[in-house]
Amino acid sequence: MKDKKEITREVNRKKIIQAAENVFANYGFKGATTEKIAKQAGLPKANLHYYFNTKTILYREVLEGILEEWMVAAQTFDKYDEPKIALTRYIEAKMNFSRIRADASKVWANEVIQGAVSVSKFLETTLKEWLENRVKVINDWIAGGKIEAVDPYVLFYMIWSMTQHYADFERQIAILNHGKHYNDDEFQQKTEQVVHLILKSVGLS
Amino acid sequence: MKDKKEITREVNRKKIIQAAENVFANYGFKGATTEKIAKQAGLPKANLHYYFNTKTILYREVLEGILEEWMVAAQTFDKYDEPKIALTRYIEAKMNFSRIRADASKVWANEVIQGAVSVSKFLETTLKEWLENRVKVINDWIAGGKIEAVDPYVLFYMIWSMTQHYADFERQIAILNHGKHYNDDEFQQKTEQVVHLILKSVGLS
DNA sequence: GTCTATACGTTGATAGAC
DNA sequence: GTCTATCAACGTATAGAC
Repeated sequence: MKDKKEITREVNRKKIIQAAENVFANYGFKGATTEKIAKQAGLPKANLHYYFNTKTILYREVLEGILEEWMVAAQTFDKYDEPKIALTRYIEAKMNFSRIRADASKVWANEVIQGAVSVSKFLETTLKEWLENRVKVINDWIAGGKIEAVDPYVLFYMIWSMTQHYADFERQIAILNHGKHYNDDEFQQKTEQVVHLILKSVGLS
Repeated sequence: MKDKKEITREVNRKKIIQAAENVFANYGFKGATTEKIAKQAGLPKANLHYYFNTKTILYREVLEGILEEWMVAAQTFDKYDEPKIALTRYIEAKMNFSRIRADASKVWANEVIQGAVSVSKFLETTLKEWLENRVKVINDWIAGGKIEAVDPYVLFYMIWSMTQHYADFERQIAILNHGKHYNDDEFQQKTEQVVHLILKSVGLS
């Protein structure tokens, strides 16, 4: 049973982390000020430092949350045996993530572009392991004649870059789309196109 | 005829801009300090401010140089009538840009992710115009039965995101590649794969 | 737990001698 | 044009009253 203080604590931490993710996404680590984050979370700056001693710690916690969600989306790939279905569901999950968690994607992109200092451990261990195993799956598909012979790494980078582009470069995309962000219908159509192009590139559909 | 001072001026400006591009790429606009840039350019901070009054002005000039180069690479698309050749050469040019101008690509990515405040004019005018005209070309190819019916915007975003990924996410790619950056041969192979996958996705090759 | 006031380090920018 | 010394502004973090 949680007491009142504990609930307050969790609520405030969550508010701060959400605000932080948005500010980090739009200003980068250095450009994000604890003042901006606190204001957006609706509390004084000193309060933020009460919950998260340093800005760096807060940043790390934001990143950790994103990693967890990333791995959840990644599990979609393993839920189906048929290449066409597995790829389709995975791409859809990634596109959905770009749609509803654009800030998370941007924080991640900023971090990796600037050298991945805070997430290199994750990349070296969890992500590398995940990728190596899925590369084997792709190679099995190829050996079984189920998809065309392609470089599995290039295939995954294709999926990641194409889907994440709709989050990270959403501002550019909006400008090129009469200045308006895609609505749900438009985004659905783009998702179908992305799925179609990738499937086709490996000889499916 | 240029005198000595004028030459010194140009040389120093170029040194500063090159250093600035590298520092902006790796630290973002806010994270980049004029001190770091000056040190990397091999001169005192005060000197940097003599050539570029403010950090913002320096940043703008770095961006402008990148835009110009971006447009040069874009011209490759127009040099060939045959879809297969035009797309191949354009993708190769973009991959080459990612290879030799990774910092430029990263500065651009950082800028767009964080709202494209300093390049919105370029996106709204030059880039939008360029894209609209090439979309027409793609639609002509489709109408002429030369390539599969695809959403031209999704096709261009595919080309941009896939190729730029090899610059912007090079750190992640290196980690996933035994911790080593691609050498020239490897990069060449990846380029061929990227070309192949994109061509195949529109029914070519 | 909350919040105001403040200390302290960092950084963009300039003054002024050479 | 170059460079050392310096300053003002800003931003992280904390002290200490409530």
